Amino acid sequence: MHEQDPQANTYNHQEIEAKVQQFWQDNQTFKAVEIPGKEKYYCLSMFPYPSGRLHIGHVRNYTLGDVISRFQRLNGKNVLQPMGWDAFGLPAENAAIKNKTAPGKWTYENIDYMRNQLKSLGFGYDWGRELATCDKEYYKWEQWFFTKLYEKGLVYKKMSAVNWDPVDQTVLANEQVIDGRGWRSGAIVEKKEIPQWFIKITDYAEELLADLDKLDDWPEQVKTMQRNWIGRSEGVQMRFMVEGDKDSFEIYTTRPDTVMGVTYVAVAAEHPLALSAAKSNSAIAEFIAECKKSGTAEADVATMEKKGIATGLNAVHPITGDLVPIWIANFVLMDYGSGAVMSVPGHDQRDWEFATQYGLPIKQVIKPQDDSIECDLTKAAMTEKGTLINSGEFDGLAFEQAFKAISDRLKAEGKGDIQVNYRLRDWGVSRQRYWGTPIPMLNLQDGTTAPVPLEQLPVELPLDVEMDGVKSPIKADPEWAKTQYNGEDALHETDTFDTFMESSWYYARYTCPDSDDAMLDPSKANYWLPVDQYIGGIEHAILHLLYARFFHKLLRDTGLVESDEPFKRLLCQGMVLADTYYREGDNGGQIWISPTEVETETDDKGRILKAWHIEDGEPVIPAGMSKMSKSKNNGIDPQTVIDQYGADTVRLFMMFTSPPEQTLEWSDSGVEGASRFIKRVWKLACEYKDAPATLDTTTLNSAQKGLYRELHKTIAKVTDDIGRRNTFNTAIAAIMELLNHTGKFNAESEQDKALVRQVMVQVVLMLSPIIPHATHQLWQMLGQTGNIEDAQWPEADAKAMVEDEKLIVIQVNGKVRAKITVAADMAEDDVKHTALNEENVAKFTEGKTVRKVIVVPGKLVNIVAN
RNA sequence: GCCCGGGUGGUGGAAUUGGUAGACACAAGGGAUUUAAAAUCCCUCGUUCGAAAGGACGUGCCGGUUCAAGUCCGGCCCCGGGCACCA
Repeated sequence: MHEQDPQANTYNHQEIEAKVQQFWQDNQTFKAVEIPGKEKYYCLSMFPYPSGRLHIGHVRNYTLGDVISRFQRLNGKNVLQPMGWDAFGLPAENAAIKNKTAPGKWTYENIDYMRNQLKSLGFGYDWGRELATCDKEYYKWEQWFFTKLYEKGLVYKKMSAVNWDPVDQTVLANEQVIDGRGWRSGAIVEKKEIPQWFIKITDYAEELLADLDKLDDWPEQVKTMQRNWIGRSEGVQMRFMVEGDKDSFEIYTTRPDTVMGVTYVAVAAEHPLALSAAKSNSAIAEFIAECKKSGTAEADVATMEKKGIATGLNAVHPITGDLVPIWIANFVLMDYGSGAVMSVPGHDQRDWEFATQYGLPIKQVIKPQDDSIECDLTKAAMTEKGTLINSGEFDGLAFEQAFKAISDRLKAEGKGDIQVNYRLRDWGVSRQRYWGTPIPMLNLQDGTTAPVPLEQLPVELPLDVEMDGVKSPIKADPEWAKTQYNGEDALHETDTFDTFMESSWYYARYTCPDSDDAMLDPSKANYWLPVDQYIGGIEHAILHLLYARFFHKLLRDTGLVESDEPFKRLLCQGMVLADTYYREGDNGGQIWISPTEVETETDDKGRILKAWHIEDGEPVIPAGMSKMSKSKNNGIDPQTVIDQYGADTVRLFMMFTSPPEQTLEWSDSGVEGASRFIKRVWKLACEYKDAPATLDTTTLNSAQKGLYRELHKTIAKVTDDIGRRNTFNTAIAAIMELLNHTGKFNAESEQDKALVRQVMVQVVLMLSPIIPHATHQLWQMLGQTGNIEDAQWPEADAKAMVEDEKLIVIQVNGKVRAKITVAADMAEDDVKHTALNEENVAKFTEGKTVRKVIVVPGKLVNIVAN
């Protein structure tokens, strides 16, 4: 490694990368150890689902993490960068069925393959901390934690809807429901209520919302999405009585000021009132059955045609005592709030549409604040807040006053009160699938449930199973569930956890992956946590990141960690998109075809005119660009590019091609340019490796000073771009510019050569987080002491960056008319004067009066003349 | 439908706090070198008028604020992500 290769002047990526990777492994370069007193830096990239092969999105994610890790290490931090596998999940079951193998075997084989791919990309992971969530040593502690939450009263069981395939007699994931039909059977999917376990995330809603304000280094976009998701609102909960009955039902509204405009109420199809009405009315029973024929996804519910049926019952208005009809509506959700809503068609657009459709009365009770707001209730609802009218004693009140007066009145009469509500719902964690963590609960003979005691954990998932595509193997085998509890027969729960459970605490387990007597070792967990930099796809902005934040607070309240939040700084990389194409299957399902197998013909604007399969030439249907995924079969495999150009080129290209937050539409043109750049760096460094090692910066001539200034300006920019802005593309562009200037610098004297050598040393160092293999080798070649991984990041010299001259842009009425170069310290009046005397400027001010001259020091002069 | 983003040359992108639109690359075209090719090096490269100097137009569309707008404000169009069982 340290002696010089006689053929060192040619860049041979295979040889270099293999050698340097071996060096890292032999020297355990990236093994992380707690060092008290040394500033730690925990850099984490979201772990992958082991789908088989890495795709471009993974390469982007892990290169980002590795660049940041290596940069922080050069800046003197004690860096931890681990890697593992989000190994449970649906695709393993599908692959198992397709390939007639077991999900576990398929998963572990994929892990082995993908681990090698990651190693070949040269990521600086501490592989000693690797974990897979399907290892029983891992999920054992998740099961234990769930039983703790159960003991704390944070876990409960309730009936909840799933997608039911009536032909296959199986529960479907939302992804498996396509246009309302089961993806395999083609049968129309129905909603079915089954008992499921829930964790009370709503108990933490307020804290999850409030603590977003502490996350200064999270993207505003993500915090906004989480705030909206939690959806805190202040409103009024009120009770309506059913006419001639002792029955009553609750509704919640954020617009109590409109209560006098209620002309009907609507309940969900699963609401007890609806069910009892159905008993004596077959039309209602039919309507409810019809409502079941839809998926459970919110998008489906929100976009479906709004339908309803009258129950024939009336409700008593809580203030006026008037009777209003009770309707059943398909858009009211049983899972939201109380499953019933008050309807104010005059001031809510959805209620207005429903009322218009079914001929229900529309009543105006709010007058707009001013005339600019249109209010014609024959055309649309008026949803702005305003002044109350037609509201009896409440007439003339504004929103706030009306809110208070009406809620006070309801409270005084015991019919309602102010209430804070959240859109956030409790987390349903039960899945009726095999490849997941078995839920550690027991069904006892007396019909009650109990958590599995710690000494019986883990509840192990059998690995040697056969998948039939319909029933989970642990549900199909009646023996599996049988166990004992307190000397009596009991049955294990056969549902498994939502895989978001595993990904909600893995970041903590990495700090002590071998802990076998506790979920976490607090001394280690509290040294490394919180994660300093978390990196992953924006598609996880809500669910995964919210669940992980929730879990961290649960861990804290169980005494396992001290911090309130798991991730201090967050970088959300944009998705890598690729084209999608499909063909219709026999039963209406879609068969997705990889874009690598499709050829297209486009018009001059790049729109696809025709698309066909390369092999059979038959047409395929283009379905736009979307996130690379297993299910759409549009993942692009980076392996061929890695093989051809090497890891450094792929890493450089990924970082150069776009800023990390931006969506990236994959195309591989440009890889060539990245490769060329590395070769140029290599060549130039080799040329100057024997130049004098020391440089006297006090005796530089003007050309040398120029290059030296360029170097330090580049150091300043690259440091800021990587450390603060995370804009790796512009950092690389700055280094490219420096290299272009260096290449053109005519190095003749020994001092010239010493300068170029020093520039190259710094270029190599600045590039080392991005292209670590080539730079490791060049560092040695340039005769630097120690390994580049342990070097110190360069510091920009402010004195060297001072410029003697400035380029000033001269505008007349905002249009550029000249550019002048002036001494940096020229007085403002002189700059103005020089600007006005410029020939082209004079031409455009001729015959006009100069009204104003705006000077932006060191940059621009704008002359306003007319 | 709701929430969150994005739209700049042939292409990826740059312009960090309202101050030169197109840095840095890719592709393309031309040239040098070569028996030839690859590689390398040099030049051109938003549209348009012009011999040139220089001018006009130009950041999805329409309108506004400003000495000055890719950037701010209002209204649209299109594309992508999320919507609780893909991960």
